[in-house]
Amino acid sequence: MELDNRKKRILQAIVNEYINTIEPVSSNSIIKKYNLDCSSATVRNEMVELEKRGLLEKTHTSSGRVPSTKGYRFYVDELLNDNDLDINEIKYINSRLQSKVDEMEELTKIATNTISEITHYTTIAIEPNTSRQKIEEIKFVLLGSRMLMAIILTEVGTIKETIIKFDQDVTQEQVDTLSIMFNNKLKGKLLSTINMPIEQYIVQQMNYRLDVIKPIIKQITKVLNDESKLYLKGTEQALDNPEFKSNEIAKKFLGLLDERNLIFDLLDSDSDFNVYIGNEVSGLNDFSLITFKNRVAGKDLGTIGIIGPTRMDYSKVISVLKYISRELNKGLLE
Amino acid sequence: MELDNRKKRILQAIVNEYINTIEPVSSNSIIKKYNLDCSSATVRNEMVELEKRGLLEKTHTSSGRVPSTKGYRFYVDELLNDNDLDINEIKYINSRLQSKVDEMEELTKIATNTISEITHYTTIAIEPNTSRQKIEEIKFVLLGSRMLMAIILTEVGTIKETIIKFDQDVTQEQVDTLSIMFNNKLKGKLLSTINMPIEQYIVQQMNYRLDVIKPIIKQITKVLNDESKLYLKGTEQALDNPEFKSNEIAKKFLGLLDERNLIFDLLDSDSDFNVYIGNEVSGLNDFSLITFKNRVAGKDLGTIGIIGPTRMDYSKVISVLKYISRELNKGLLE
DNA sequence: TTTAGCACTCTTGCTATATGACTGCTAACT
DNA sequence: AGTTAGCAGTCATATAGCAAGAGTGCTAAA
Repeated sequence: MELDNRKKRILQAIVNEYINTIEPVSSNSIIKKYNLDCSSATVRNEMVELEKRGLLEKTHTSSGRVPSTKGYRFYVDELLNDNDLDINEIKYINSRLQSKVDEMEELTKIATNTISEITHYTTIAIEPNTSRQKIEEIKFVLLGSRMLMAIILTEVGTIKETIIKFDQDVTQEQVDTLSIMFNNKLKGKLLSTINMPIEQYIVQQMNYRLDVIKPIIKQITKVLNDESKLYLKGTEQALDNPEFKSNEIAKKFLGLLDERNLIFDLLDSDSDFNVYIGNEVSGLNDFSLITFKNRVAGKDLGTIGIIGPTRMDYSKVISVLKYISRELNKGLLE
Repeated sequence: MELDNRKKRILQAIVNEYINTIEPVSSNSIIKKYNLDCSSATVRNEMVELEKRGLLEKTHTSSGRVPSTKGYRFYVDELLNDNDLDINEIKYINSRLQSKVDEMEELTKIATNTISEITHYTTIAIEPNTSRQKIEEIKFVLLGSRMLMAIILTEVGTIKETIIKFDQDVTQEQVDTLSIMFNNKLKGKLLSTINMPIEQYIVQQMNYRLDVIKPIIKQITKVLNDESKLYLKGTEQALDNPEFKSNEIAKKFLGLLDERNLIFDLLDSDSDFNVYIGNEVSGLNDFSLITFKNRVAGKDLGTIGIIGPTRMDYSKVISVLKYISRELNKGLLE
């Protein structure tokens, strides 16, 4: 979509103003504030034009204008200032990210919390999708006589473990054999490889009892297909945003957070950076989701996403995300 | 507190009525409905008496009565019907509890979900407090050259595991030695025993390098002191309850759920069954919490709690809890 | 192409008023 | 003595009407 310069400035002014005030924006209110150098009548004429193109909407005949989804989209793609951080915010972020941590997970939590604190929106972190990772090794540890712990190490260093229970006693020799079998077959393979065909292979090759193999495969596939762990921060805080004064919308929001599948699908994308605005995605409705790959010193730690109302402060949020993303990837840990 | 029969009936009527309508209860509205066999004037006279004793409150001079915390307490202790389930509810609960499950945890989740569905309140399950359990065995598994997984088995069969990272390589021999050391020292001890003194003991006894022991102890104590895992269901559903029309109260509620410490403290009690009503407990404010020990076939799986507004339907909730608790303990798994 | 001016629309806040739901009290009744 | 009818008084709630104000769209002039 092509817009002349003045239209762009007016659209930008309206989105900014609406984000700050959450009230329909009138032609008069923005001319001085955004130095538009024309009269309110001119702004009004431009507004009808912008409305015709679907970038603005009205709540009633004599009301001011509100950005439409398409309007936000244009704003995010073309008009955004993605360096909208003041010195105090930068200082705060830095101080938080420099906390001493033992594990990467800790750092992810800190980043998530920090984002939620600065933006006042709900922030979600998920681990990388394991099924795309390759298996480095599987270890089996006998616990008592009828329980086995399987520990799966991937090439990127993720560790998954699960407990397997048997109806009958299992010996250490059996476990050793199992270990050799599984590792022979699975080393270097994708985690998603672990499924039923292996069962047959092992039974064939080793003439091993099916009732021992079955629970192992079952449990391992279960763990791998489990939803990734999820860390969520700022639900309560999000309710401070004025759109949640209506209990209806608050419920919708909590429903969205509960409905994990949609969020997982959206977060689990390959691209580094994504903005989903309102009804662009069915199910997201009145909310927007911004995601970025959580990479610390080059290592993929999953994805972090921020959910807020469609009228969220995109400039601020995207600025915060880009800054934090960059800082994390610099490798503060090293 | 002693109350004559009629006062009891009137209090019961008021609590029931208020729970159902969430509106101040007038003298006139209950006489026919609860067959009180007297006039509204008489009921009014009794009401002033009940108010004097602190069991009822008024919202303004000419309003109906609302139960006070003390009123709810009396109701719960003396007037409650704890067998308030209809045949369909019982059928539904049974069908849910008879689901096939591989693990006890699964059953806890099902029970939690079922409670939330039937009562429409938020339900929380926590695992038993591990620090009171005795250690059966500790296993160490070397993962790569600088990582160790410690697996702690307790006498009741709980399994906790944690990953320990080192700055330098660790050999299998070292791990074997560690294993012997830790098991010698800790077998049969309470999990809470694992803390700093052991560090000194091991260094002394085995002349073992402190920089190897330290991270192990640190990580193990961390895992043991970690909040127990928590399973929470029905937050969104809870917001259906009319008191949450006010966004203020909804925020308070979500704040309460976020403030895990209070809930953990209340859930982590020794008694089988507890009812905490509103401001009886500081911090609980406008909400009530009902807890019961989650025992499946005699085995302690932690505690389950239901949180709702003070005017929650105690009869229903307590009936559901008692029934489910009894069914679980019967040992459906066997 | 821009802008001043004006009629028209719609929201918002305020006030006044009527209505109805309670209670508490008094006096009569059983 | 306990119970009840009746009534005055209190308070919340709903409604209507009105005035003010904020915006827009349109027209005509600059």
